[in-house]
Amino acid sequence: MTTASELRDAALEEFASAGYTGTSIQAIADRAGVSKASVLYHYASKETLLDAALSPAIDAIAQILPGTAMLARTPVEQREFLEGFVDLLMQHRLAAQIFITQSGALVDVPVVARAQELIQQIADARPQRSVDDQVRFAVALGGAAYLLAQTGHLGVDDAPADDVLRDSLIRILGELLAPVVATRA
Amino acid sequence: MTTASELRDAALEEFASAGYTGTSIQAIADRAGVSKASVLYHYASKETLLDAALSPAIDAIAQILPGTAMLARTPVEQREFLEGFVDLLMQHRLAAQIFITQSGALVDVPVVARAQELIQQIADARPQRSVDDQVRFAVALGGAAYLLAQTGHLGVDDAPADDVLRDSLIRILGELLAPVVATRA
DNA sequence: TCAGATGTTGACCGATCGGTCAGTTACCGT
DNA sequence: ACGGTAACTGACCGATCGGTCAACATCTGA
Repeated sequence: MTTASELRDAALEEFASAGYTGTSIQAIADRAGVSKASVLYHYASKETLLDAALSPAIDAIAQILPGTAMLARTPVEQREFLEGFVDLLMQHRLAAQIFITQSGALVDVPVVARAQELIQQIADARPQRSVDDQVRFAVALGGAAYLLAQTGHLGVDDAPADDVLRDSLIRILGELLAPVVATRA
Repeated sequence: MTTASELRDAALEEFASAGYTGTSIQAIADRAGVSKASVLYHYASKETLLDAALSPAIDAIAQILPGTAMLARTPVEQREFLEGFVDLLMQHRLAAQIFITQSGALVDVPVVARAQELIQQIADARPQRSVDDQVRFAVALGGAAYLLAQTGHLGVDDAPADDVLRDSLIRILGELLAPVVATRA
């Protein structure tokens, strides 16, 4: 509604599609229909705007983090966690896309570094760290984020409805991560 | 050895770590220990350099493509294909990272568009296109590329040896994609 | 020995980058 | 009616971008 929020949304879309370094403040201004100077009136810098665009997703990750230990317990709890995690990814698709695809190039940006730490904490909450477990976890995380981010091309161009995709993704990630739980039992 | 190949390698590393738009020709020149003008002597433009850096990986994908139909046949053939595919990803880690993380932002670059078409062909070779199959395939592709690209952070910082990683990845991708084969039988 | 490629470079170009600033407009409580 | 503040903008800044070019070094085959 407000100009500030419109700019935040425009920045999110632009950063996700063209990349942070590939996005100019002018491009964000054009997308939101304001001047470049107006962008820098609402946000002190390009980096501040990135922070504002990603923060909601980071807060959501931080909220889900306490339930992370569930991954190590019963299948029922694992499913509950997975549902929340997939919902989070779907609600913050663009932010997730930015994290997954650009976190390496944006490590020096504080907000991205914080997101990396949170994901690291989720990873560390796993019961044991066998190579197989690491691979399962990384494939699940990267694969899910990639799938949701890239919906629209690379083999998924006839995009299924969100609820269908959600159910399928939860089920398949559940299968993929099941052994991580099973080794505990 | 040659300056041209050193520049190609330097560009590959720089594009992968900082992103194409986030990499300046000067940075590539510095990494290779030559002047910016020398870079543009060997490669007509920044885009030409990207093309040269990615082409070997694209050629490798094109070579593996005829065997793609194996994904739809017996488990043995599927495993053979998976081994080749994982080996390809590991041999062209940086190029794969660039494809997966920046293909969206670089669609207008011909060499990237060609890579997208090839991956699309692999995806289209699957026997049927149920949502589950699409999800399994996208998670496998994106997850594997993500895992290999990000080896070194995000939960896999104590990086396992390449051969161990290879075996684990082949096994787990095999499990993940098994139903895609099973529905055929 | 020397003419001609081949390689390399510093200086330079226009364009665009992120960011600053003075000035203008629009609104809002008194 | 009006003073103040929030919103917005065009013009401008230094820096860096991708790319060009003329000059210079190095090597090679005749």
